[in-house]
Amino acid sequence: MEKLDAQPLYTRVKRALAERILSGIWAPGRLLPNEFQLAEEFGVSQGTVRKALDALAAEHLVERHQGRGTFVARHTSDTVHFRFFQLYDAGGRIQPDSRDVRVAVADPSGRERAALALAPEGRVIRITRTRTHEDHPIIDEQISLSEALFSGLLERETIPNTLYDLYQTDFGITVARVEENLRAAPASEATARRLDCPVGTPVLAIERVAFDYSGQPVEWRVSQCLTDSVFYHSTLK
Amino acid sequence: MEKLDAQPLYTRVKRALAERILSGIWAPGRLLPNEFQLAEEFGVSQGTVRKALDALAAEHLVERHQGRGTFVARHTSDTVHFRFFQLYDAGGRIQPDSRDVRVAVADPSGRERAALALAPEGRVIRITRTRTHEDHPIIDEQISLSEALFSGLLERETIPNTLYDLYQTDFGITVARVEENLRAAPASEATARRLDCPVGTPVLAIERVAFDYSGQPVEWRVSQCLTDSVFYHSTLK
DNA sequence: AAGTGGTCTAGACCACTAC
DNA sequence: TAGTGGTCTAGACCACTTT
Repeated sequence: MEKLDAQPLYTRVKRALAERILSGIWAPGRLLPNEFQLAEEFGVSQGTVRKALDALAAEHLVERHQGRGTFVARHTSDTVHFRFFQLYDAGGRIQPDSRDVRVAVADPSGRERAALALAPEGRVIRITRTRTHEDHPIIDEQISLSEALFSGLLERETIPNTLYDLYQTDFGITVARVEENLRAAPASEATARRLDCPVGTPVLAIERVAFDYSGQPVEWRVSQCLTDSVFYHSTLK
Repeated sequence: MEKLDAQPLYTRVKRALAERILSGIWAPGRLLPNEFQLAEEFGVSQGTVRKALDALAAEHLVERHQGRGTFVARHTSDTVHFRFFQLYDAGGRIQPDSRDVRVAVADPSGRERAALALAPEGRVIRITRTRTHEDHPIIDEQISLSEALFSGLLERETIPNTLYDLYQTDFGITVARVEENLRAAPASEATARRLDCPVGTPVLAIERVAFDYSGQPVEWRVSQCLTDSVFYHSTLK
């Protein structure tokens, strides 16, 4: 390892490993060399490699399994749902279905341009769908993606319920963090039609921006939710 | 250290230290013995003590400062506000003021009894107040506390804006975790009166239960928020 | 039985804070 | 200058998984 970086050794090892993962040299699911092999490669002790790997595991970049090894983290619909989906009913996290899915390309609105940090000539892919829980419509959802990052999405015949594993598998984009802003708002005419409720009904408006590991915004999503039978849950520690 | 507990050494050290802090033997703000002194006391190595202290720091039970030492964590209005308050405006986290504060003792409702896990004969202290931001009422707040835990609160002349540092300082109760459930709802007649808005206006209803380190619920709070100029922010990683 | 990550030790040196 | 936590090493042994 080169020195004089004024940062701890394990930080430099961590960054070197993160680079291999984020660049795709090590693909999701891949087994990493063991701690001693990495220690030898970087010219540090095994304890230093361990600290770097533990930090990467805390950021969900790798998964460690005693007796098996350390693997590049792979997004599955379950793990993503558990990390990033916060709507519950009395029985726990809900798994809504989708209907009336539409996909289209459009020139971005000002908010889309800002949220996705689009280039001046960039266009967006918009996915709109109504999500149902126990056959009742509860979420009116609009998702905006940069066309530059997700070209090819339009040609798909079907859009799965959970998108983030698709982003990783088909587009090489791994969501690392989401920021959500919540407000109460009256249902618009369009939302009321899709949710089969009166115009003006209070809905929970969730604005979400999803970021990849480099901090670049990759998805903007607005969900209008009826909260008669579900609620948004948050734990603060 | 006694053995045969089938748990790692550092876990046992951590629990022993946590017990001293939670029981009050080591009060908030107190300087702990250094790592080598603790290692000698427990008959383990310094590295094991370090791992225990790092885990306690991650749970906000202690604070570590290079060159100064390790201290029992002390709640201040700032740290608590930063950890547990999620309402923002365009400029960042807001710090609402309070008005029309009322404190009273009452027999608990069924929901209060359930949320606070009250004993059959237990009563509650209710604090109601209207919270303002830039002189506009934005939150209609009701807080319920077990009278058994907070006796003496009624005699106070004033109730501060941030309560959790008061809980720790005056009642020995440290909030470790809060769980919040959010819904959109129409403003009730009472809420509309206090927030100076029409009945039925969509408000963000935040139901919060706060827990201490042992997992016991210590506070139940319902906030009805107008979200014209503020929003609830959540980051998921 | 072989290989992996998890725990634990003993000791060295560095970076920061206080006196 | 003394004392603290932070980093790093080298090595031992344990617990778990796979073959």
